[in-house]
Amino acid sequence: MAKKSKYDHRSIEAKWQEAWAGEGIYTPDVNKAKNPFYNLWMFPYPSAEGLHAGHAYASTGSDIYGRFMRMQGKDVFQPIGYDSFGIHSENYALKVGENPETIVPKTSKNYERQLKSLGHGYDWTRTVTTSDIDYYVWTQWLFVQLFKAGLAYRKEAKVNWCPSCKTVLADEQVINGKCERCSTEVQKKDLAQWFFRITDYADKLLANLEKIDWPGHIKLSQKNWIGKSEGESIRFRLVGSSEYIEVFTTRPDTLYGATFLVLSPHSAWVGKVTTKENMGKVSEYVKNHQQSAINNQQSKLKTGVFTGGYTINPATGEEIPIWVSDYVLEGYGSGAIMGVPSHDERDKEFALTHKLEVRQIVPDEGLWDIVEQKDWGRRAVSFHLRDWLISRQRYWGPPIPAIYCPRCAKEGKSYFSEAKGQIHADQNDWEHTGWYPVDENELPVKLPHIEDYRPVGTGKGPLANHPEFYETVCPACGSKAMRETDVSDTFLDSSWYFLRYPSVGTESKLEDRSLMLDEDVRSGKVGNRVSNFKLQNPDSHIQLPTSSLPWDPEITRRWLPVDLYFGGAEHAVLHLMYSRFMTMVLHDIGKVDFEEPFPRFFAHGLMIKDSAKMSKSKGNVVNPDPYIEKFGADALRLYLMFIGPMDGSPVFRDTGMEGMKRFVNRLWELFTTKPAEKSNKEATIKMHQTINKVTEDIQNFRYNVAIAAIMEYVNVLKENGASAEALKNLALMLAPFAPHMTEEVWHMMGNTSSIHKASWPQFDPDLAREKRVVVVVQINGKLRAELEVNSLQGQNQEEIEKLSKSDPNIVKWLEGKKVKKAVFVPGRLINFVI
RNA sequence: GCUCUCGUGGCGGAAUGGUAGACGCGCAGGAUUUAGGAUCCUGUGGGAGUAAUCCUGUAGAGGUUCGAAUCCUCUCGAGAGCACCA
Repeated sequence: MAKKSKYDHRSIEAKWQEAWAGEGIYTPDVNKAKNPFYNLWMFPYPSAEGLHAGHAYASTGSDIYGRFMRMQGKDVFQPIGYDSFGIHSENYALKVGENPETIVPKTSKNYERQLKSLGHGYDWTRTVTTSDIDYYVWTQWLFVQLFKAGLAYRKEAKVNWCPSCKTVLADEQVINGKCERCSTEVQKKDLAQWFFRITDYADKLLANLEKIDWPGHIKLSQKNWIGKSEGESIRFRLVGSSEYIEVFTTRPDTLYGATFLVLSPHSAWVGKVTTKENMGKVSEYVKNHQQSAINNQQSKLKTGVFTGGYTINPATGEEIPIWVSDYVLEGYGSGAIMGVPSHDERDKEFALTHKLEVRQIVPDEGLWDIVEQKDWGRRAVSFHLRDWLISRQRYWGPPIPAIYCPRCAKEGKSYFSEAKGQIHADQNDWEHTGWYPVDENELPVKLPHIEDYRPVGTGKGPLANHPEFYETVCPACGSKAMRETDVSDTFLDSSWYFLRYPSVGTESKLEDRSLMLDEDVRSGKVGNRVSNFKLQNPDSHIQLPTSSLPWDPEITRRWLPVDLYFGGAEHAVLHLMYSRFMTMVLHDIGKVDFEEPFPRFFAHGLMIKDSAKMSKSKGNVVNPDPYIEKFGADALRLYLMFIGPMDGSPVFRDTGMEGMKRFVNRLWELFTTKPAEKSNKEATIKMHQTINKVTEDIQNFRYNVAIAAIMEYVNVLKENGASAEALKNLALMLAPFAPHMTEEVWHMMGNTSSIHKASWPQFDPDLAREKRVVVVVQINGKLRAELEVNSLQGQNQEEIEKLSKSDPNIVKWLEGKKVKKAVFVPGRLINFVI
């Protein structure tokens, strides 16, 4: 026989990638699909370095599931896009000194090339790029919806400030006191910022965790981050005043032991309770704690200062001193605590340091009710979760679509003084006076092209230096007004992208409009003025009808929520929490009909290289391109899926890659050998066992085990000969893992349509049954012999006992011993207890 | 400090109460080759033995069970998350 040609992955992979795109086999009919399955992978941000092996690993895991579901008869929609707006993209642009605007198209193009070269089945007709104007117009629209619903508010607060990124950060984006992006130590700064009222949804975010199919550890992270504590809010009357300080406690049962009260240095009460004599040292203490970041370390001594003021413990009626200390957090509870040194370690430390009274008491559960009955306080819950700070003092993001009118502010007017919609109950704590959302008809607020896009570090964004951007007119009174010059958090862009995908391309009006804007910008004539001056130009033909939604309601009903979300665990309390919140809000304001965006989520592990997590900052990234070139995408996919469980931490090694290439070559050899005339019995049994195992394993994301089972099957076929049917089913089972080679052999087998639209092989349990089985014989749980019997005999205890006792080995072991008991597991084992 | 997860050959890992180490990498021996590479075959947890076979073994100690890598308790080690949350 002539020497067979080697598998040429380069030409075959390129050929099919082109064919798939031409046939559109990964593009479902979004309007009519009968069995929709929305298979989503967390979209990447297109860094200039391109995809690394960790991305290839994760995206392949998602792709395999999508291909499997397609072969199960589902109309799979598997989209891809780029999270290209935001600080991560901008930081790179700053590093290389190029405007992010010009970098994003280049980097996303490179990503597209890489993702295609891996053979993923994405619907390339519906991509999303968060920095595109026809996307961020809707991100701005979302802000307006939240504003109108009373869920967006502006407030002066002590916020996390990254001195390197020169912007504020949300609590979730501060990791161990450091910036999530650049690991610089975060400072505290007083700034007026926009917040989303995610705390309103704390209870729902927590309760709904019960309803969703997510890995336990991700749910737990969210639960801990929400951090619900149930307790009581107890009122302590100030001595010589009718005012009360409220204190949150989870231990009202220890109220009798409260011998002092402690305020956070930032508490508004400090000024009110401090006596003249103590004012000096108190203000000095407070001043020293203005600058301190997050809060002070636990190990530090508990510093503090007496205010001179006293309050009354409602239970004992005694006057107790009021202190100030930085171990009390301003942002949690009411920023004040009751000090119970006998039952709280921290209070004890504080009391001992400052020689305060420690009173031994017996906790009394009855106090929970007594507090309420005597009106000392009420039941209360407190959360660790804080409102989501969305302002960023940067350039590369959607300008927050809000307008401040000094004249309205002077007159005490705001959007809510005119609005008919409901106003949030706690509106008192916002500083919304003078503020209006940009009218929906006036969106987008175009991010202008500017040269000085570098962050300035003054607490304002670069747009604040551009009057041509921020000068506008008040939507209410028409007088001169100013736009917000901060942009929004990148996590706002990604909090809704999954809603957009299925509807991409369905609103022609929107597309026309964005083309128009791009034209304007490119010509340099109009720039951002298109949106800025629309107010003065009501005839503008590029208005958006108010009835428009960023998603088509019919299509959304068909495809959402997402059937399977595949992504990394690092977003447990970031993207995954924000997206849940956003979806709940959209549900409550009637824009979508579900509360949970991702009822099923799978968290893949992080790839390890040189005993460290693969990341650009560690400098240990592996670019998949040379591996695809040398071994082929199929071999790389198989390798990545085989190295370990999908939720583990796979270690990238070159040697394993070569082994997988060998397997691919062996497969090709098998597929290109003339099939055996007759099917072999053993091979048929193995085939059905393999179908069963691989099907179950893929469903459970146990791809490494599925591939091992396929390898075993291949070994059996090599030994016993492979029939045409055996090869056909082998190709089908391999198709999700090695889409190119299986497509090639599928066509070689005479098929004219794609293997990826073929049906998954059927498992027949009768044909999978072994004719002979091995029954293990144990003595006191130890393996002493094996009996090979036919499967019928294996079910019969009497027969197995009889056979065991005639086995010379067992005879030896049972000699002179009395069998007390025999445990029989049909078809598996018998255990004699002696 | 608290919470959670995990400890299995030289390596990645199978086995989730029933034959520990599937499958692969690596390694060793052999075949083929002028040689190397590639490919194929055989072996491969440790120990004893020519061998059949036996002993031992899933971080360590104890427990439950006819039977434990798997369940329970403690100890040690690694990782992750939260971190003065009242």
